[in-house]
Amino acid sequence: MDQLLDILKRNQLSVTEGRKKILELFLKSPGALAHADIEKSTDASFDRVTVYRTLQTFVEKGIIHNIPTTDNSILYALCRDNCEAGHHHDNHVHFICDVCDKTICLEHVAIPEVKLPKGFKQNQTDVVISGVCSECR
Amino acid sequence: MDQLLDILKRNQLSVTEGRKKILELFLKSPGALAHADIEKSTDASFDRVTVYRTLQTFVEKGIIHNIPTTDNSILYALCRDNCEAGHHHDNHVHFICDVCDKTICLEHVAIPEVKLPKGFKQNQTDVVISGVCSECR
DNA sequence: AGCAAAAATGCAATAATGTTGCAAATTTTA
DNA sequence: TAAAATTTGCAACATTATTGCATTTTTGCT
Repeated sequence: MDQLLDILKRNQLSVTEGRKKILELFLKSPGALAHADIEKSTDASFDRVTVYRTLQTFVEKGIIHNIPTTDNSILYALCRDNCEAGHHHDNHVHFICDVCDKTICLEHVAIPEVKLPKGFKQNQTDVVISGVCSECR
Repeated sequence: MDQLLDILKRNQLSVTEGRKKILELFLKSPGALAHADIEKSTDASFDRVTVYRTLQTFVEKGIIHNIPTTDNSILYALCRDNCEAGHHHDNHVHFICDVCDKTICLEHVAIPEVKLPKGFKQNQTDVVISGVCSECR
């Protein structure tokens, strides 16, 4: 069965052209995507607003998560594995290349334990490393 | 001697009302600040543009650094210790409280070592943890 | 398949955020 | 203190994000 349909149905979402196309984009792309990337790639076939709303919906359902960045851009990436809404969306490290500017999910680099001071409750941990990626060095 | 003047002079910056006021704000505040926070706290005594440019200058000089966040906001925090422009700006963990929405620099929580795959060169590492802070629990 | 209800989309308007050029004001340098 | 250099504020503009509502599409049911 189609993977796209599967994901959408599993999350009780109506199956629409926009959602299929955007979800497909995430499945195909290796790294993280910015809103702008998505608009470009979908070739202006959807309204900006639809893209915003679709991304928002996907985040709420836990299909994608957003990645912290140092500039003011929002990056989205697929939640691989068994990622549930409201849970840790992420247990891998993100890498931002200073040269090509791409964000890469380092799927196999686990986030280390961090001990917080007394009184702090830990929910989600994001690790973002910048430097030069293996392509650009 | 005045700490503000000292910092500005050391970085070869003209001493102006705006820079003094904004720098003072950073010295006084325990956590990180967003652009909006600064505009509010300075009581609209400066133009938006001035705030933007001042922050930009401070980042370039390595007086402050920006912190990655999951939403689309940029947070700035003072570089404590001996922080040079173009270097690691940061060796501590940042905490964002889901309740009060404040960002806190956990000065005494060191960033753990992360081993990257072959070919990746590490420059700066940011760790952002969200959850509930000690005030809000 | 066909129909009603529910959900999603597109459009328009609006808000929020960030940038640029340039003249006036302030700060530095000598 | 005067000239040079820097910074500021204003205005205009660009980009990015949000909201309401009518129209279209999708779903669930018979």
